[in-house]
Amino acid sequence: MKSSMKETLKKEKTETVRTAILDAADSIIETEGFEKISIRKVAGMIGYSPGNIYQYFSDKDALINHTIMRGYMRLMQSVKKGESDEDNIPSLITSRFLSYAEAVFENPIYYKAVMFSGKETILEHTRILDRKAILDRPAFKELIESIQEGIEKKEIREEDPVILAQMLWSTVFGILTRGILESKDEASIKDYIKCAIKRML
Amino acid sequence: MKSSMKETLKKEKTETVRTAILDAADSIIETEGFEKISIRKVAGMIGYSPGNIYQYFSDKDALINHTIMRGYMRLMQSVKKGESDEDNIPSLITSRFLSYAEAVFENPIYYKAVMFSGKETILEHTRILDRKAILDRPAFKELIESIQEGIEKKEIREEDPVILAQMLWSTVFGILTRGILESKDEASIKDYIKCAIKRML
Amino acid sequence: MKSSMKETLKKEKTETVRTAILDAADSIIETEGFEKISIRKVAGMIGYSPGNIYQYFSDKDALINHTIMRGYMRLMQSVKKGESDEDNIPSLITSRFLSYAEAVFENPIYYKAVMFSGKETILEHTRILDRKAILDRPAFKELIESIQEGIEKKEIREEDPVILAQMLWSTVFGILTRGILESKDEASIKDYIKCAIKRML
Amino acid sequence: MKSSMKETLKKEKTETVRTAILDAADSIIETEGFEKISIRKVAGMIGYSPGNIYQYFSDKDALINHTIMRGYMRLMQSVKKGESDEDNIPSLITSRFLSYAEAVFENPIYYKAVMFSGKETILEHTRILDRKAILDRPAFKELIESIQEGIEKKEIREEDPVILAQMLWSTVFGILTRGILESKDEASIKDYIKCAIKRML
DNA sequence: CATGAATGAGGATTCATTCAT
DNA sequence: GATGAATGAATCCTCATTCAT
Repeated sequence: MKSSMKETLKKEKTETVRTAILDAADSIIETEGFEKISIRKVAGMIGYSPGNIYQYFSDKDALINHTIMRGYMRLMQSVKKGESDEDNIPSLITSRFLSYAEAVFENPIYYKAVMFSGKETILEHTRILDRKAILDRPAFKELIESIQEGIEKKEIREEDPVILAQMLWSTVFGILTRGILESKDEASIKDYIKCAIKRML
Repeated sequence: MKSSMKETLKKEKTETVRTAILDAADSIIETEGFEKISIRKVAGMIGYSPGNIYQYFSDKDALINHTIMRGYMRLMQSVKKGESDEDNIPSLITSRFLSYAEAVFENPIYYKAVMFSGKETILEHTRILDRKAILDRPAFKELIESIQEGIEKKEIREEDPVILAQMLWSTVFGILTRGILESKDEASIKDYIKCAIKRML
Repeated sequence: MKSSMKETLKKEKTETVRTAILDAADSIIETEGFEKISIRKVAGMIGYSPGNIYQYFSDKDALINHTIMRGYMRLMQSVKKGESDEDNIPSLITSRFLSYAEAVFENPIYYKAVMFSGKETILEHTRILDRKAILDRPAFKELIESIQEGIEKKEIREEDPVILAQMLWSTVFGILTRGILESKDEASIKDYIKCAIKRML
Repeated sequence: MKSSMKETLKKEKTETVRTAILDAADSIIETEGFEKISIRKVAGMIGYSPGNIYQYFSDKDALINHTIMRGYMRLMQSVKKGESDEDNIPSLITSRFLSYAEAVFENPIYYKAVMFSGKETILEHTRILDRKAILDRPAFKELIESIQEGIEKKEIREEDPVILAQMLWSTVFGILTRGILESKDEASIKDYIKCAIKRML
């Protein structure tokens, strides 16, 4: 009993420190950019010695991957919030992508980092054009189902729903990415997205 | 006469070395990735001392920009080859984008490098969502004109031609980028592009 | 108990290394001159890797400033020794400056380094012609008081004591500096100082 | 005849280039500071290649020495202008030193460079405390003669004229040097000099 | 006289990582 | 768990100088 409590406490502390480390990495990313992360800076920021970071992350790479993934998760969570109840399917799909866009504009750096990454660990979560991979992801599954429904209701022009879903994601990805890189404002990007989806459905 | 020949030879030699440097940079980009270019490595590769690189490029940045731009030019040149004479506008546009895609798949790394870059020097050539900027670029102007014509001929649904052009580019950019990142094969990417353009026009 | 001892030991070791670094810097200054200090050389001298120096000094500048200031402190400490009890004020002042001169001749290089430096960090300690700054420095305050007393006792010709103090310091500085630069011997320099002070008071 | 004319022309051109080089060095000194002179920068400034500088100066050191000496000469020449006809010797001496001070404040960087230099080539012209050396220099000889005259006329207190001259120079050197290093304004420095000379004579 | 390429050394700094303590 | 010293390699860049042309 006692020892398990101890263990629990230990784990909690460990988790706290890990979080602190990731937070520090975050703040570096936001102020200095992504490739400027360094173990030393992270350590300094939380008042730890460089060596000690290796107690929590095996590697600089591990640390970076975790940071990116956390950012990705945050992004995904803020997407969910934007549930809406539109009466027709195209509006529903559009509103979901817009809510996604909003989330992206809250964390553009992470979006870039995640979506531009070619690392296998991250690609697992970001593949769009892989038929098998996307069926495991809830957001994609929902989209595909909506499309199916839309096609049945004749609100969407005929198409393989999976492929249409992939094209929509790619298009939105394309617009968002260009928007971020070219420093466009959120409003106009959302207009492009709305328009593109409308024409595509 | 003689001296002018000499000068020419000199210039040629200089150009040869510059090319060698850029080639070395290229090969680093291809094997290790973009941000791993270093003056030392480049110099080492062509058997020069690091300092000497500065005789040919003022800066690491200059070197990188040149490398990227050279890749971009190569890409653009291979696009031109794909001229075609389709009978209707949508087919014409599609065939042009497909020829673009082919060129991209010959130099995927540069496409990524160029299109993911946030550097102002490069953005000048890559902006999609900036109304003013794109009107300076021939490829864009042609596309816009084609769209206009297509709309007049009722082959394309009504839309602001500039915006439609932007959406097309963004979409194709999105598909190509995901295709490259996710290591998809050229054929299937071209299918996505065909399909996406068809639905969008 | 044990751990505090350990800590003490560690700190001592750290201090030892810092000292070694400063000593190395010193020796470079003495053999090659002031501006020839380099992190690499210092590190090489004590058998360390260059990077490790940054564990002890944040900067090349920091290292140099510390080196200079250590020399300055050494100089100042050797001055204090020369306390004397002369019966009249001019003699007292002269004897103090002579003791100062002796100290300078023990560390001429540092005197030059310190007194020729335009760095703000160092100027803080070396300003002569700044009314406010000098009132913070004990040596100056003592001199000014002595002058005041001397004037009251008619042993010194009337003058603003602060200005007279500044002129004395500047004069002595001038003679010492020229003496060092021109490699004159201590004795003759002291003669010049004695004579100059006598005429000035 | 012809060949001698050619030679003359050649020499003139050579001299022009040398001057251009020195001018470039000057401008670097003034904008970036003394130790930032580099052959490359100088060459670039006058549109020559680095290697070509060695046609005109054997060495970087030679170039620097020449630059310094030219600055020194300029300084000395602007001193001469300040001839004045005061009625008593102390005023005459003071006015000469003040005119010297004015010249120094026109070229503080050179004054510093020249007067802080320990190089033998330069010391030849700057020694103050060497009895033999100074008797070769006109400025010093004039001063000594004036002092002699002043002492005879009882306008100056008894002293070995050479030593008094040396003390005056050292004092003025000290005040000027501190003034430059501490960024004091010309007016107040001149006040100090006036005052110091008055008390010393 | 002039060029400009080339070297080789050196400049400061930063970093991931290891390891004894 | 945590420290901080240490390494060794890497980063970009600058420079004086030489030398074939």
